Amino acid sequence: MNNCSYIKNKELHRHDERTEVSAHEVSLDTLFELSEFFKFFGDTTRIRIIHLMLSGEISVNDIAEKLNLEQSVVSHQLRILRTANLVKPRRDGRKMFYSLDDEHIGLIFNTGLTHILHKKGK
Amino acid sequence: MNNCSYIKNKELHRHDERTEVSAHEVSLDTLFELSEFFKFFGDTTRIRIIHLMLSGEISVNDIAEKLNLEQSVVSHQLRILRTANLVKPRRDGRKMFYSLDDEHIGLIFNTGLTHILHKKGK
DNA sequence: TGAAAATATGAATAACTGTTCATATATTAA
DNA sequence: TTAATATATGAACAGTTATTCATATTTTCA
Repeated sequence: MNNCSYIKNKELHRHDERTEVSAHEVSLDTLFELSEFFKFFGDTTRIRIIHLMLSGEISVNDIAEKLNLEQSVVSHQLRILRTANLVKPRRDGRKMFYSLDDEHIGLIFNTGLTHILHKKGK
Repeated sequence: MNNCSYIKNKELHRHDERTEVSAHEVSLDTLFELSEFFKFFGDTTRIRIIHLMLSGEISVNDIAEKLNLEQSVVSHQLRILRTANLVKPRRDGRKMFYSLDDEHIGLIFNTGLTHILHKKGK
């Protein structure tokens, strides 16, 4: 199946139910969206792309070269990140520059990174 | 394929390479582990289980009842979370109680939740 | 010991996901 | 317009994942 299911799922699972037991009153819908959100961070290619963007805007080809990935792989993943509003595009001539769309993205990345490094004992 | 691949992958992808371009000197290995870590949060069932545990220790059957899931679904997911050291088990008679193993888990959950709620404009 | 309760596990399956390859689109420059 | 460059997209495929169902294990209690 193609990558559009990232969006498709979001619609299919949407509903109004709420979790009966919840210390913080988080709706089932919100919990679903939260898991969908974390999915974007749950892939090596996307995490590496996000990591690159922590240093700022970067073009598609530059990502592909620096990460040693095929251009289409990068484009496909950027499409997923763009659709989810995690990154935003800017055109400059025939190049496209992408950057992180939300200040939270870097925060979440670093929170997870802190955990990993802590586990490793560094 | 069975759920053991969560552990299997971790071994297969381990290596010493480092990303050449990196503002924060994060190794390719660490970036891979980071994406594997976020994967645990990228499933509705696991997120709901983690959410329940924010309120403290809980038994397998209580999870299944409160989330309206089959017992084996909960056990399978708990096995994944336990293997990844995200939750820890405690036996009391014939019941097993599970709780979050690391203070970071709640932090990451809430950081993501803040993002989702912010996006929703609440 | 035997039955019941609580949990864990294995195999099978359906659905999802990332990559690959080929090709399309868009922009610039000659 | 044509060629070249940069990026996007679609279809197919292989690998992965969550769930289901059946069964095994562990512990308690009669």
